[in-house]
Amino acid sequence: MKGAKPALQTRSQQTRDRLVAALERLLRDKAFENISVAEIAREAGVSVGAVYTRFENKDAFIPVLFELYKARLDDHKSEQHAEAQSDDDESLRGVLRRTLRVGAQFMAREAHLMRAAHLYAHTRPDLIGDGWEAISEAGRQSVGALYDHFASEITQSDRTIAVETLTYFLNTALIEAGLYPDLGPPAPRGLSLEALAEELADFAWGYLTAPRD
Amino acid sequence: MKGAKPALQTRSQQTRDRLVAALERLLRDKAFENISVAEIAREAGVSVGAVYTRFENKDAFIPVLFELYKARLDDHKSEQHAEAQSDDDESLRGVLRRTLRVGAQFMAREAHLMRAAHLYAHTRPDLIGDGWEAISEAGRQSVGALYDHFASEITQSDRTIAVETLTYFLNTALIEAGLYPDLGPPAPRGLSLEALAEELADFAWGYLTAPRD
Amino acid sequence: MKGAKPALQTRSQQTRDRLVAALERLLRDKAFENISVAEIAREAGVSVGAVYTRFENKDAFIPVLFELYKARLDDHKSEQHAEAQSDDDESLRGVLRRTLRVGAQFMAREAHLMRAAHLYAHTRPDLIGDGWEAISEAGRQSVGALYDHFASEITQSDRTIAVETLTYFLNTALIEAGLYPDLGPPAPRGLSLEALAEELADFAWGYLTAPRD
Amino acid sequence: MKGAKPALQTRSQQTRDRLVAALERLLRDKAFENISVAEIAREAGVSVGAVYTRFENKDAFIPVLFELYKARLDDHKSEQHAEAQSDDDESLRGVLRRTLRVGAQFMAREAHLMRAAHLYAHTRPDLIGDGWEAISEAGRQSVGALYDHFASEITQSDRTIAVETLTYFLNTALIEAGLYPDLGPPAPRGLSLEALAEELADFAWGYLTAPRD
DNA sequence: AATGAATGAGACTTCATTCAT
DNA sequence: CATGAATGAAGTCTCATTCAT
Repeated sequence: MKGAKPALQTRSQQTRDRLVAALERLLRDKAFENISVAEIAREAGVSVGAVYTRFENKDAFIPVLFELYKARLDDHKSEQHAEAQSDDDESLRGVLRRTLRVGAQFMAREAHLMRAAHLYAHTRPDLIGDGWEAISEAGRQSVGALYDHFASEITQSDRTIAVETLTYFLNTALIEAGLYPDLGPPAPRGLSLEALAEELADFAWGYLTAPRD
Repeated sequence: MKGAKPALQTRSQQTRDRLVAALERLLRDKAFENISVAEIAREAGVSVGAVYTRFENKDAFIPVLFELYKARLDDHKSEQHAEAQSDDDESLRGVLRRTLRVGAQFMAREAHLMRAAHLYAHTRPDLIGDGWEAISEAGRQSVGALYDHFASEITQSDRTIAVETLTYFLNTALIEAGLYPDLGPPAPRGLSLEALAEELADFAWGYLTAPRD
Repeated sequence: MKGAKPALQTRSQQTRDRLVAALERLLRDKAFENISVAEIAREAGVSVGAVYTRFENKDAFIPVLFELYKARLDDHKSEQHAEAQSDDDESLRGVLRRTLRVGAQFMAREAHLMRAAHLYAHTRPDLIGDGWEAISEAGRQSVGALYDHFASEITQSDRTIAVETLTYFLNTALIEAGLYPDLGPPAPRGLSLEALAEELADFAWGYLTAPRD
Repeated sequence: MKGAKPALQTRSQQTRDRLVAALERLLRDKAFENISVAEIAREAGVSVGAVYTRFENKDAFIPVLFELYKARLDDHKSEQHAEAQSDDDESLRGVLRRTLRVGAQFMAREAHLMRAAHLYAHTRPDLIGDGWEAISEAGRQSVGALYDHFASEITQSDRTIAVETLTYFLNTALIEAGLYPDLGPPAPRGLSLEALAEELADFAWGYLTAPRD
């Protein structure tokens, strides 16, 4: 965790938590660049100086946000698991639909964090390190498992390509619609995010099961 | 074109063009917010004041960038048309593949403009006006025509939903991979942008032609 | 007239007149410092460059405004003369009242010019030259004549002091109330400018005719 | 006090005092609009940023100047009181003379503050609030008391009008001569400010005691 | 002469960061 | 450690003036 300073005392840890919570609150309203350090401090109810005893500089918040994002993602996975009736008697199409549906819910809830995580993963990869890669790899694993579980049903025979493409699809399909809800095109007209999610699930299903020649 | 001032003289048109060209050049390296007005002026070889003779303020560049983006998009469509062998003897799958392939090329070339257009369409819709909506609508039209042309082949029977979803998909499928080339996940590993494009075409094809019960 | 360039052609004279008229119009709304050269040009319907062929720089407008003010003052004097029934059969008190009453009317009408003339007479005496002095001297002459005409009635025996003080009084008594109508204290409450003028006339009358010991 | 920020530390109070003192010094030489924030900071020996730690923006200095002016005015009143031999055995004429004399001294000393206070009371009433009104009201009270104390001597029978007019007169009579010392007409020639003050006192005295018919 | 685009100094303001208390 | 005042670089924008057409 670059730039974040170790918290040796309980009080420090409290300050740190307050700051992160404050920042997360502010992120729902505006982008990180438009939030000043003073603003974060005020929202957290601490002084500006206190920020710099916990964080080397403003950029040091970014990895923390990323961690937070990852934590929420883990919570999300448990949730997804919970919704699954039983891993075995579910169809491929059902799993895909559930995956995208729950993904849509996650986005609606954590859009502010995803926005930040996405943006900085792209623009400041130095700050994120390989955290992004770890998330991706986990995704690949899951998708690989899915592929293997439904291998008999799947017509797409190159496993590597299928896994890679499907992972990409599941990770990105809803970004535009989810991250900027009610904000203009290319958001689909007349479809709720959930409805869109279900349709997109069929994209993946069609891809995996289309008859090949 | 909000905030852009009329250019009555040849010279002023030149200055304007230089400024826009300079900005476009700079956008390949960094985001609009991180480019100062002085920087644009320097790159264009004019004074800071000259910027404000042509543009009401810094924000007034944004609609212009959007126009530029639209113009490039039009060029792109001609190109796509040119690549089509003959509209009639092409399969649905072929059309989808070509569409995504050419889209990928476009993105690779105009990523800097798309980045800006996307970002500000989301964060400053007031500056873009309904330009975005126009682009989307044109997309819907094309997709609608495609649907009708291949109606017999398509199993997805709700035309409205199909068109809406497919439009969304075509507009966004490549954004992550295309806008931030070589920048971290969720970019697929081991697949070129073009290869990814071809695979994603099969997502759309699978969706449209999957056997229904 | 410092800084004003000679107008050799009819067209130039026209341009000049338009500029001055435009400036006078703008002065009713805001102070000279807050009016840009471009604004004057626009209001006059000429180009910025044209301003600089008629005026050496922005400051060169000030003497012209002053001239305009003097011209209006002359008009005012004729008016005052016209209102006098007949110079001879009027009482001292009547003359003073009329003087202040007409002065108040003048101010209500030409406040914008007086504001400018006053301000720059104070802050930029270099630009006004001795124009102010000329106005004052004319005032002294009139007041001197008044003193002589009503000498028998006047108890204030030092003519020099009386003339100097009365001139000062007549020139300044209404400035605060007149130049910034309806703008806060020290404007008197409940008295119209005209009513105040009449009362102040009695200040002068009392001064001149008070019984001395 | 609009725009002024609370000073929680001794140091910040010091900075604030330095800034105000610096501004007051600069005001003796030029008008507020012609003094830049950087100039104030330099004169005060602090950084530009420090100005904005104490004041929301440049305009926020104006109410402070006004407060300063009011404070000086209070000092002045004590002074006036001190100069009074004994409130009872003084004549009306004597009180008026003393009032104007001490007023003239005050102006000579605090002209720079009065200039600013006057100017902004007129042009930016929003910044001054009702501070000006308070000053005026205090003036009315004093003048009212004066009227009542010398009621038997005064021939001007409408108390309201007399008080209102006299207040206006006392507040403005010396402004022109006092605020812009040695600056051009309409300043009286050959009379010192103090001499002028004494004469003007007789204007008021004549007004109040002139025989009525 | 007129036009209006170009110039560039300078104004106000913000804000990440440092540091005395 | 916490506080919040101080720092100063950098950003956006204005505007009197110049100058090519």
